Amino acid sequence: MQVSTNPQSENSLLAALSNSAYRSLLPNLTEVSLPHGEILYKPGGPIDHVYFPLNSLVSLVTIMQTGASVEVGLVGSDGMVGIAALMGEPISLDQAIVQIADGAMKAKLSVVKELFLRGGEFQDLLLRYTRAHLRQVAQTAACNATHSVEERLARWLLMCRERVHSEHLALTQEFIADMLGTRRATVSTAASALQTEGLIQYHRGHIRIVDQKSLEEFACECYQVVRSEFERLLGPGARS
Amino acid sequence: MQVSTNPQSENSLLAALSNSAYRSLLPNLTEVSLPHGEILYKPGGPIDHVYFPLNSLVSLVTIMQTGASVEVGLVGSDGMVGIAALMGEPISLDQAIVQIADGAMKAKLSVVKELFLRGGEFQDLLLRYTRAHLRQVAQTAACNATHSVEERLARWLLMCRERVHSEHLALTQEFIADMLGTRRATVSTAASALQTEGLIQYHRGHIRIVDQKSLEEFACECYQVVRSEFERLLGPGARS
DNA sequence: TGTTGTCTGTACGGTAGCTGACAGACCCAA
DNA sequence: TTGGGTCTGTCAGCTACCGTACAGACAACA
Repeated sequence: MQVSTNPQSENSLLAALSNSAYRSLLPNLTEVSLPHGEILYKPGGPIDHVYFPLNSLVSLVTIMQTGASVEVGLVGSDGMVGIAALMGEPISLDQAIVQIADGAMKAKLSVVKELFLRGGEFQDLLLRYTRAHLRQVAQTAACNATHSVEERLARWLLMCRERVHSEHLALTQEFIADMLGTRRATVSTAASALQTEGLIQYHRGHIRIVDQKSLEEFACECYQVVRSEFERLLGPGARS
Repeated sequence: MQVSTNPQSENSLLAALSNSAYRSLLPNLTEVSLPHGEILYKPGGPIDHVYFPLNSLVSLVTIMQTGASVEVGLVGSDGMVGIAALMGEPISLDQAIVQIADGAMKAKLSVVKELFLRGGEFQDLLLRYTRAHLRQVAQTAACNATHSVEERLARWLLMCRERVHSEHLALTQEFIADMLGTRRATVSTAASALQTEGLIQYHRGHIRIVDQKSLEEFACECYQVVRSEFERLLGPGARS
């Protein structure tokens, strides 16, 4: 059982650290503001810093040769952007783009990597997060192969909501289409259907989830699967 | 530069270990034979052992509520089955099923985990493999969202070929359909198209790749992307 | 107040893949 | 040789989504 953690941080990973681990990391953290659309890593570009989002939301996007793009990861206050750089070369194959603007704690990769390689509590925490992230990506792969755009949209909105702690999301259909790997026109009809059902309301780049529960029922199972995996690995009482 | 490795092992990870690391692992390894269709981990079941395939091939499959199944990972002589168990609870959400029968080196999870937690060379190697695996899963997610079944079939056959070191693959269309998350009838037409183009030959559960190069050109980019990521992270000269 | 850019609704033909089903071809065992 | 099980080809109707396009609605700014 973890006793002295840091409930003061809005980022779950930072909050889960013991006071001593948090103190050793704190001097290396800078609070920054992430504006919508900012590219943190380019495909093939270097990873110099990692980010612990507060109420911001960052998408990891794979960009295909044709220019098509598909989201393969979603990082909010529950995680860290740049986890892959701890496991090999500090180069990102995905694009990391800020989806919803807000603050984040930024740290030099070298510092975090050194702390990680020391083992112990911090390593255990980041490995657990890696595994939860891996489940999210795997579930996305399966979801993309079998579920409809409507289901996937519902799921995706729920994931965003959970990570930014707000029913209000500033997102255009164009952007969402890029994340789901589909056409804007398809998102338009899917979103319209959800609105007609009374699950969401939206208007020119602003979406509001009005019936969370029904939206969960409408969405595919993938939302709950990923959610419970995060809870199992990183929730209260999870740490060894 | 790594000097004293073990070219004698047919598994890349084991072969990449230094002699001393290999020696400390060896007494804990048992060579086993993996028959086609054997389930190594059930969804939600425990992970007690890990496996280093020799020329066998193991698929990690996510099974949906509807019963539909989709492959989210493919492990052959280039990797280890059970990597997720090093990063949290020893429970698998995916099914691990033997796709192509052959040998594998089997080890108790507890032994491998202890060695992993010691840090150093072994940890570095497995973290690099984790990252390469993560790339494979992410690329699969993007691929499933955007590429046609024909392209994905070509890609998948190439990945199998590479991992078992043989142009001959014992696979039925039914099985392939489960891996791609599509219908058997769809696989039938796709495979038929590839055969007509002279890229493959098949007959009742036996597929032979007859024109590797053209098949690579036909397949989507995802094959090369994953391939070069494995090489970058685990190929010769990659280790720090 | 008007202009411009952004966001959204919707329409069209076209196609890949689903759903379900059946029949033929092959293999193995009796 | 024969029968049953497995693997594959194919068909017909259907749906989701693509690809592309255009127009209307709104917001911001001059």
